[in-house]
Amino acid sequence: MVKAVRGFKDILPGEAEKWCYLERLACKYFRAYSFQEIRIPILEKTELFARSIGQATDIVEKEMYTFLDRNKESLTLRPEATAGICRALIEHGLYAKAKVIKLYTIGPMFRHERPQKGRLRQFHQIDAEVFGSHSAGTDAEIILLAWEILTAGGAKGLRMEINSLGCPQCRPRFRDALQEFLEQSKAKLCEDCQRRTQKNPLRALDCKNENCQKLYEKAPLIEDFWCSACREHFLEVQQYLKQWNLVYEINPRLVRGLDYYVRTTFEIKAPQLGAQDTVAAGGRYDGLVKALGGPDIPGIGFAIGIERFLLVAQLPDLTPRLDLYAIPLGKRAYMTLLPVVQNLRQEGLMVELDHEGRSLKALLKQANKLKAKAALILGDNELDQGIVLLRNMETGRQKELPLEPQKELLKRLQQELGAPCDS
RNA sequence: GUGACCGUAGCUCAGUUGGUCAGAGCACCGGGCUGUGGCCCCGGGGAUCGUGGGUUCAAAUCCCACCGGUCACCCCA
Repeated sequence: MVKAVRGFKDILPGEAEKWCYLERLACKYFRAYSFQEIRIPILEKTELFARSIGQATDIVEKEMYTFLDRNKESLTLRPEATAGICRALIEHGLYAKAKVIKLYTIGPMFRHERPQKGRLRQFHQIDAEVFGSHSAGTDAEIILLAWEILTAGGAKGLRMEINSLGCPQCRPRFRDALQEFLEQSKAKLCEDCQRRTQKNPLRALDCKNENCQKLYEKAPLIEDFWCSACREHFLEVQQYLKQWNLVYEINPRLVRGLDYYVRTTFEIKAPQLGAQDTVAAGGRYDGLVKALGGPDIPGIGFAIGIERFLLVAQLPDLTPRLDLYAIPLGKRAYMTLLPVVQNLRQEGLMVELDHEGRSLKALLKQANKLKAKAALILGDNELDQGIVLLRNMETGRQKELPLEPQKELLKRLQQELGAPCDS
């Protein structure tokens, strides 16, 4: 039989409710922070990602779902959301609508990696971006927002790590110094770090090899290279985070896999997740919009991995409770119940109606399994008496309600069943 | 892309040195209770034992390949 593509997973009933819950939770926070939703395509021209994420990154070099369209144009399933949002911002001139634009989107991303815990080929992100602000206050606010969404989802054991990567004024000097350091200790480095020395020296810093980490204790630190503006900015961010009571650690080795990040960068980790422990990450990318052909406006954002969020989230019981199970015994009863059910559903009650003509016993069993609050039983006996039975499924007590007038019946039913669930 | 472990009903798993080994529990459907659920008892449907080769008189069981899963490397959300 045909199975789902490797690394692409179905989100089944029981699981989907959790997704819906977390997405709504995130939307609630975005609203509170005055973000607007944007929905962008999952397919973009390959060039967009090559130019934004960076040609030399792993994502672009070997992880993208890239193919030729029928007209021979190279297209790519988005591996992240920032590039597409920048594109839309520029293409529609959204930056002209206000000095500061705050956007969010939720949806699937695609990267061709070997699947493992917390890592799929189609995965989902809750993504936020702010354009037009250089202020350190914006950095702090974005970090706080990510943290609050995660903690509101009951995520436990989270750690916030922050760092500043410097800017185009100061980072090159650090890069050179680091590269020189790596060259000197080249013989002792692991294979990967030897490779990184040339290609992406910053990445060597978060190598997991113990020997390498030991060596890097003596490596130059970015903080010794920050220009005064970057130093000032980073201190200011921390000042605000403290005022918000956010507990964080400074990780001088924290770097990012995407080229466009500058200055503030952060990761929220949940160590209990194992190898893929970053639940959310983000940072500032001031030169990106310009590099993509837009005006020179700054940006900062983050992404939360929904699958990883779900692994650490503590959710309330989300199993749906049926308000009413309508049980018709015979065609005449069925016909009578149709408009009743229709009406109750229009009022927002969750109502199940049997179309299969199964036995009363079987249907009560079913109602019990679906955790119905009540069952509405109608058979020939009741029809002849002009009544219907409302059975409370918890107590087993039954009430006789007059069938006519229907308006009265509906009113009684709504009284008995209470207000519909909001969800 | 590399490595380790794994792959038997929808789910969780038994299956002894290859020889009634195609099983159990849960779930599902029905009956006991001809119109009253949750407990109990009984019965039923449902599996080309991941796929394809090979060894053998005989393979779920041994060998090879492929596919898939899990975890780790790598990378990252």
